[in-house]
Amino acid sequence: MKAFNDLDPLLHSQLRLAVMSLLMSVKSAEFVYIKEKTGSTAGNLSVQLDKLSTAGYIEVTKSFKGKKPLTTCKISKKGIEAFENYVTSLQKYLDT
Amino acid sequence: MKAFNDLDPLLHSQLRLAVMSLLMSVKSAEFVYIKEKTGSTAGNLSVQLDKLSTAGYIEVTKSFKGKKPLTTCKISKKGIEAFENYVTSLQKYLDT
DNA sequence: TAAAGTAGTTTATTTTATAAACCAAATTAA
DNA sequence: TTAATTTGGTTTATAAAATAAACTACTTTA
Repeated sequence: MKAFNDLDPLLHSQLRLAVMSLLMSVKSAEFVYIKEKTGSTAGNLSVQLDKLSTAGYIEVTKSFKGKKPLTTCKISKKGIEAFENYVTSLQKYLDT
Repeated sequence: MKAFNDLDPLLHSQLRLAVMSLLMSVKSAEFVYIKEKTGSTAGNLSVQLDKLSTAGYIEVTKSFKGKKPLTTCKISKKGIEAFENYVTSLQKYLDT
């Protein structure tokens, strides 16, 4: 019988899931790029990136592009595993 | 390019999603059955069923089984559509 | 040099999810 | 028989999350 396994609450958030999905498909991505692709506000994105970073799901690097600040994000091994695990769990909810 | 469509917030909740998933695969289900299958507490389930009912995603019928109260739930046409739409949107997050 | 834009962060507010407490009736145990 | 426990829930309170609004620091443009 189908079991409703717990869904990683860190990934079960629209914006964080979008960010992780995006980062799954690229080597790394800049703050502004992620913001545009996900359609989020900067404030919300900043908070959610922090959470993903604190959880060790992504690595965030702060540097400069010319004179402007540049925040670059990259999914970690732990993040990839968490994402894949989340997908597997969620599939059981979706397959009816 | 992949678009991160908005996910129906009513369905993007672990318990409500489990309930809807369950109701997608049966004609109807009783409160206690849903509670057991989803592993939720009665209080939480009661609240979430109310929300799904208020949204018109499920129909809730209150009656009696012998002398005990019996709450029966059934997914509605609107609920089926919402679920299918949610699944479609979410697939785009998951396929990386 | 003043206004507007960029790239964010921080803080406050609203919304959610969840847990705890409660209720009414039925059942079981002393 | 009456006191405790269980059943099937609902209501209320609390904790956690998401989001928006306000702010910072610096840069570019008019």
